[in-house]
Amino acid sequence: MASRNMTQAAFFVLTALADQPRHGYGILREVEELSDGAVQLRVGTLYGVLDRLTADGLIVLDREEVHEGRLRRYYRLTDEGMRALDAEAERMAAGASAAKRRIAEGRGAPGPVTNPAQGPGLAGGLA
Amino acid sequence: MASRNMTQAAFFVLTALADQPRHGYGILREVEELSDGAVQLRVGTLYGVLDRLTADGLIVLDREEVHEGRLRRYYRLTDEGMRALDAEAERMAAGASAAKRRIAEGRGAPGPVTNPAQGPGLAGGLA
DNA sequence: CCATGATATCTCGGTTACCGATATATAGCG
DNA sequence: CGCTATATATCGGTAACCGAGATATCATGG
Repeated sequence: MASRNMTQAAFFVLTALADQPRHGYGILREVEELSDGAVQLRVGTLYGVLDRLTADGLIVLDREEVHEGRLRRYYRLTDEGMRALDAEAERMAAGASAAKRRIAEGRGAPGPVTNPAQGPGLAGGLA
Repeated sequence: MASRNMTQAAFFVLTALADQPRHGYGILREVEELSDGAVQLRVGTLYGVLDRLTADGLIVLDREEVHEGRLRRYYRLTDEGMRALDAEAERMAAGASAAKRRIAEGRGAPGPVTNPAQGPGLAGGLA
C-alpha cells in the first residue's frame, strides 16, 4: 500500500509511462518535455524511482530491446499504477487549485477580509 | 534561488499561509483540512519545513501571541513566497493535467485522438 | 585514430528531507 | 490523576534525492 505520499519524481515517471511504455533514458527526456523543462529528473534519481515503483507494483518491465547495439529496457504501468497516478493527479489538481484560490483571496481581498465560518473549531476570540 | 524542486510539505505549508498568517499547529490542521485529509503533514516534518522556508525567504515570523497560556508563533508569506507558491501551483496544475490527458489516451482506443473536454473539471471515471 | 557527444545502462556516497518518538507546558473533562 | 487537545521544539533512523562516475555503442569530425 502506498502509505507514504508519492514523490514528485515518481509522479512524473508514472505520467511519462501513462500513454506508452518507455525506457529509462526516454523517460528522462519525456519528463523534461512534458513539464516544459520545469522538472528535471536526474539520472541518479531515475533508477531508484524505477526500482521503488516496481517493488510497489505500480510499473513492470515490459520488454527489452537492442537498438543500434544499445539495450533498451521498457517499463509500463500496471493497472494499480494507473489508479495510483489518477488518484495522485486528482490530489495535485486539488492542491494547485486550492493554492490559486488562496493567492487570489490574499491579494485582491474583495469582500470580507476575514473568513468567518472557515472550518470547525476555529471559534476562538482574540486575546 | 529555488534550484531544488519544492517538496509537497513545503507547498502545502505555503498554501495554508496564502490567505492569512497562521501558527504551526494551525498549519497542521489547515493542511489536513484543505487537502480533505489526503495530505497529513507530520509535526516532525513541520518545523524543518518552517525553518527551510524561512531560510529561503519564502515566509517570515509575523508575530507571537499568548493565547490561554500557550504561545502561538505566527508565520506569513513574503512576496517571494507568494510568487514561489504561484509558480509551483502552475507547475502542479500542468503536471496533473498532463497526467489525466495521458490516462485518458492510454485507456481509450488506439485510434484517432480523442477530444476530452477541457477545463479544470475532473473527468475521472476510474471507479 | 581518437576525441567528443549522444544514447543507454547502473552504482555509490554525501546531503537533504521525512516522520515517529519524545520532551515540555497549560487547560479541560471525567 | 490520567487522558485528550493545544502548542512549542528536538533527535535520530530511514527514505529519497542527485552529482559523479563506470561501462558500452555508434556517429561526427578534426
